Amino acid sequence: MPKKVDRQKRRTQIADALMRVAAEQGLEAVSLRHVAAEAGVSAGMVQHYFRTKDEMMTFALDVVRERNQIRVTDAVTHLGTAPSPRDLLQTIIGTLLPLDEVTRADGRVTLAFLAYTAVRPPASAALREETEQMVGFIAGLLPCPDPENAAAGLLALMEGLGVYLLGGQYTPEQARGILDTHLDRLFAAAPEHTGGIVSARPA
Amino acid sequence: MPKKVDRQKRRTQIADALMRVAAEQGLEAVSLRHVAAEAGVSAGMVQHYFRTKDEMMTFALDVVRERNQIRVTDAVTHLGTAPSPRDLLQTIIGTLLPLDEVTRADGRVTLAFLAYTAVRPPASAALREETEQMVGFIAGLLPCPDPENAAAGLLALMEGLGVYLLGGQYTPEQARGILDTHLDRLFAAAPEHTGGIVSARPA
DNA sequence: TCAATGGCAATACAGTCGTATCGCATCGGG
DNA sequence: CCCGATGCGATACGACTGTATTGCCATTGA
Repeated sequence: MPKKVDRQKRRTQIADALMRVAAEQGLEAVSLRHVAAEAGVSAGMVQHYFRTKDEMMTFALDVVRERNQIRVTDAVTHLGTAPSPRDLLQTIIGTLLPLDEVTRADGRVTLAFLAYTAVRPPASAALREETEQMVGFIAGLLPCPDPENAAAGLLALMEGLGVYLLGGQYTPEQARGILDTHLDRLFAAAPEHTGGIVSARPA
Repeated sequence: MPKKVDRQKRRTQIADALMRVAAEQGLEAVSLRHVAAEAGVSAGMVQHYFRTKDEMMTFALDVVRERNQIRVTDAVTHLGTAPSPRDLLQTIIGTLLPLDEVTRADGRVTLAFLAYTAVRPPASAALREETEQMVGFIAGLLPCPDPENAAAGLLALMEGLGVYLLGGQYTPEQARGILDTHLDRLFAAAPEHTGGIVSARPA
């Protein structure tokens, strides 16, 4: 066997180029040749590492998800030991929101893939699982009654903030303020234990 | 002058076909020929009514926005006179959420356009204005301190619920429950006047 | 050293894209 | 009546798409 190259690494490089193109010009500008040019390689090479465009797309989608996961765990570990649930949530969500230009680029890619998977149901299975995990994790941090409900709501709020941040409807300061207020509400509902004084109807 | 046709009507028909294509196969499947076929007209005719594809896209985008506006005002007027703010909000948001197959199709189109405008900043100006209006309107219905903040949060929550509904992460029942709980929190904060018992920090 | 195999580039191909242009009806005002 | 503007279909064109195929080069095991 001749030369051995790190196949996975090359594929990731190409996926990175794809994400750059998608972030700047949208997913419909993603073609083999564009991605190859952005990656600084030949079109034939892209074809060599991904037999089909769909394979490349799926791989890139996985990379995006993986990156987000890593971002979250990184943020959590950097937070030190035993942070308060409130700080933990604020950090995690702050990490996931497109608040600076770097995360905005990622956000645009994620949004593009969101629209992409919306018309390709099979591709969204992993997304569903990821959300489910996230809801479970966040629910464990919330002192509200029906923490699953509150967790899902918090996640939805985050997603919506992300969308509006990308669209320029909200400023980063606004988004942070909204998130703060919401967390205040969630944690004020039951400061000590899981039994609230508000919300007579649990669901 | 010969034959006079209702230009606006024809354009709307074509835009409808575009939205059907976008809802089923995504925005990248939208081409003059596809749209023409879906509309049951010749490709030349589409070209006759929209000199460029971008013009067609922009028009369709406006139609989508307009439809949503109409849907809201319709729902509001059907609600009778002097509804409670809470019912009003529930109805409006319930109308905007992709809860059944019809509104899901619209949601997919909206999501596609969201990603579309995310990489075309000039096209999102109208979106910004629409959101601003909406925030102002909703803020007037909320009894919280800092109603603008709460309104923006509610809107973001709605958007996020929409995204997760489309992705299949949340079921319609879940989404309704989350919305309910959130409204409970917002209205429980100050049952009578604009001064809450929870949330010590207004912003 | 040499055959062979994997890495990669180049090209070919059929199809679709957006746009421009032509051609022909059809109907209204002079 | 008929001239010309308008509605609309058909076709042409160059650019670009994803995929398949071909062939060279470098490296490596025998």
